Amino acid sequence: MTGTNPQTARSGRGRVLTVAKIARLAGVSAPTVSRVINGQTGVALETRRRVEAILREHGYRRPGGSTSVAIVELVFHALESLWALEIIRGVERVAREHDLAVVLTEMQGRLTPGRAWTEQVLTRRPTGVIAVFSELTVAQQSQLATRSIPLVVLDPTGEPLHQTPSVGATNWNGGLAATRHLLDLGHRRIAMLGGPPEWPCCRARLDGYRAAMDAAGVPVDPDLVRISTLYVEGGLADGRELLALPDPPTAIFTANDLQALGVYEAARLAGVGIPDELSVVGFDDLSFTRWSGPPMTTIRQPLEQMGATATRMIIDLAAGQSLDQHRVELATELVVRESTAPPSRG
Amino acid sequence: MTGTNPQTARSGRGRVLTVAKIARLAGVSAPTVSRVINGQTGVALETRRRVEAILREHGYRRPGGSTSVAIVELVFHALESLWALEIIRGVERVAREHDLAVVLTEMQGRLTPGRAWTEQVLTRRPTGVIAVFSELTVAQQSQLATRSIPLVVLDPTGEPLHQTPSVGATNWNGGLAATRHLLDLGHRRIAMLGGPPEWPCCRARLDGYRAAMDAAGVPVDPDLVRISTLYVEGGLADGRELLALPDPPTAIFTANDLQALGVYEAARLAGVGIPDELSVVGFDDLSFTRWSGPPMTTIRQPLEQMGATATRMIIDLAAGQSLDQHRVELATELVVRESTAPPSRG
DNA sequence: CTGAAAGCGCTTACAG
DNA sequence: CTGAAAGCGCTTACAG
Repeated sequence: MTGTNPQTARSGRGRVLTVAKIARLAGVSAPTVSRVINGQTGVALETRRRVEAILREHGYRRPGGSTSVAIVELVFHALESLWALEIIRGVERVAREHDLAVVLTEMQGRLTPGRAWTEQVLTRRPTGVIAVFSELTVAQQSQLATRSIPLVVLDPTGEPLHQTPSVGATNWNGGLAATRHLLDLGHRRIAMLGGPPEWPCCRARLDGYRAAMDAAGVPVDPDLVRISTLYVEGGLADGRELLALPDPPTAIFTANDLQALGVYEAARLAGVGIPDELSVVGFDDLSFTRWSGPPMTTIRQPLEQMGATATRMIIDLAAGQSLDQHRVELATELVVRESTAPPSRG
Repeated sequence: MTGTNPQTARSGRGRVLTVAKIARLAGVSAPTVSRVINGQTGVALETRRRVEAILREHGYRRPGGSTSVAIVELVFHALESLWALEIIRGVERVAREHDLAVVLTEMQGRLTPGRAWTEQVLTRRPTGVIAVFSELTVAQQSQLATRSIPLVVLDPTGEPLHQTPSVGATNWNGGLAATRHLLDLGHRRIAMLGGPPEWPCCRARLDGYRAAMDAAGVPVDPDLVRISTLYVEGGLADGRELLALPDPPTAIFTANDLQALGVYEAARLAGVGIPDELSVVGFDDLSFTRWSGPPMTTIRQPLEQMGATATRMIIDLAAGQSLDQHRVELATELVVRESTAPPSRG
């Protein structure tokens, strides 16, 4: 009577992990371990810490749990543009190849998921969590860690977290390439429409712009560097102000394609022709850029592959493998279309 | 010592379902039920049948398993445009309000999910399934029905199925409104760029166009009605051919916004100005239409609400309620922007 | 093919 | 805060 219950938690090697064994390892009783696993109160902080460490170390999982329903959680701050859809596609593709179900959540613009989300995720016991353009609280991170649910962040918004594995694009290189392209065309009054610089991806694009300008020996006019929102409206508003300057820019590099579309509209309203009187470079290469009037020069971000990469990292981590690198940056690429040309004046 | 194990399977009402109870109901012992549940051999066919019937009837679920994970399955033929994203948002919003997890699957362009999908869905035992722009086989439908998993189709592609609840928009009205708008502006040579007419939503838009033309007493020139693909490339190719006709149209109504974007590009390449020389009306009102050059007149389809409605139908059906109506069509609306104007000639 | 008995893993009052 | 004891749900040899 071996009593091997198929619902029983197993570690990677097939060694059966039970609450009793964890208890023995931690030097406590089974009920105490049970309480820790279920997040109940009435356990001394010190004891809880010790038990959690052992749980994590041995990769304990509840019996049954995710055995039949293997899930990867995908959390977005917002589902607003094709940017999100490309990432979803990449995640879904790799997940499907590994028989993982993708559970999608939107946080309605907030950058940190709420308590309700955390509770539900802990109930669902996913194989892993991918957080896009967001940040988990330290408490949320440790709750996942306790249950050995790996977390990967795509385009992290917080302080570059060295512990949390993350995926992004070579944003700095992208900013550099976009600006150098404009410089090579002969532009000198090049404006940068940035996103909120507290977000590393936006900051890196801005820094790439500055680096290219410095390298070319072109001083950056502070009036031409503006922080805007990452939406069409932001590009429209700030684009109008830039074009209304006494000495307006001959080129504008924006932090994303939506902003660039806003600049298009600002130029249209101001009667400024693209690319004859104004060059515009976007960032992302969302599909509509190919069909905008005129087709947009932009920095391609491999969003689908970023989603796919994040998912593969989750799968590797869940299998107990260590990652080659905790921070993966996929290459950006300059895509030259018809919104950039040599300056007509200056 | 109630021994209420959180891993215990529960029916909807909270009544605890155990192997022992199923055994009592089936008039067999618990080990026999256990063997049936785990698909082991050594159970008489007759007994197995009886036990399976009881299990299904009472909705027995393995402990732990998917019990606590309430899921709604969302299947797309493809995740390609903002069209999909809007629907996802609507589904996700209502699902979140009801503590349901949204599991997203893409079928890479196929209109019927494969065997692997079916197996996984049956394993996940979702609260319901929403199929977008697709069709389930009769076998798949009955597999869901057997497990009382409700199915709702959004924009069905097959024969209008009277048994399967579905959600759509008032496509015929939309086609009528778009065409009437162009007629009211004075256009007579109005082209229609349709999608594949075997898809009811496309067929209805085309029929709405014809109805408006007939009502206005304007004969439809067969050369001006073309069936195209629902992508930018389709609108570009067919738009170019329309504009190359000896007697080209003064207005084009397209089956969706992507096609209309293709027509924009065709006009740009042909040096035809919008709206001065050509009026264009799209369909969907995806967000980029507001920012296309010029901003697009289009028929708004409430995609977010369609997703939300489908999800509410699933929730009602899963709760055992009957639906008010099995086919819901949400209203479309003409949004007039700057791509339409009176014809310059004719 | 079937069930009574044994036993495993987990959790829950309860005592200290 | 902690653990010994009780007990639930499930499964597995074993007997018939």
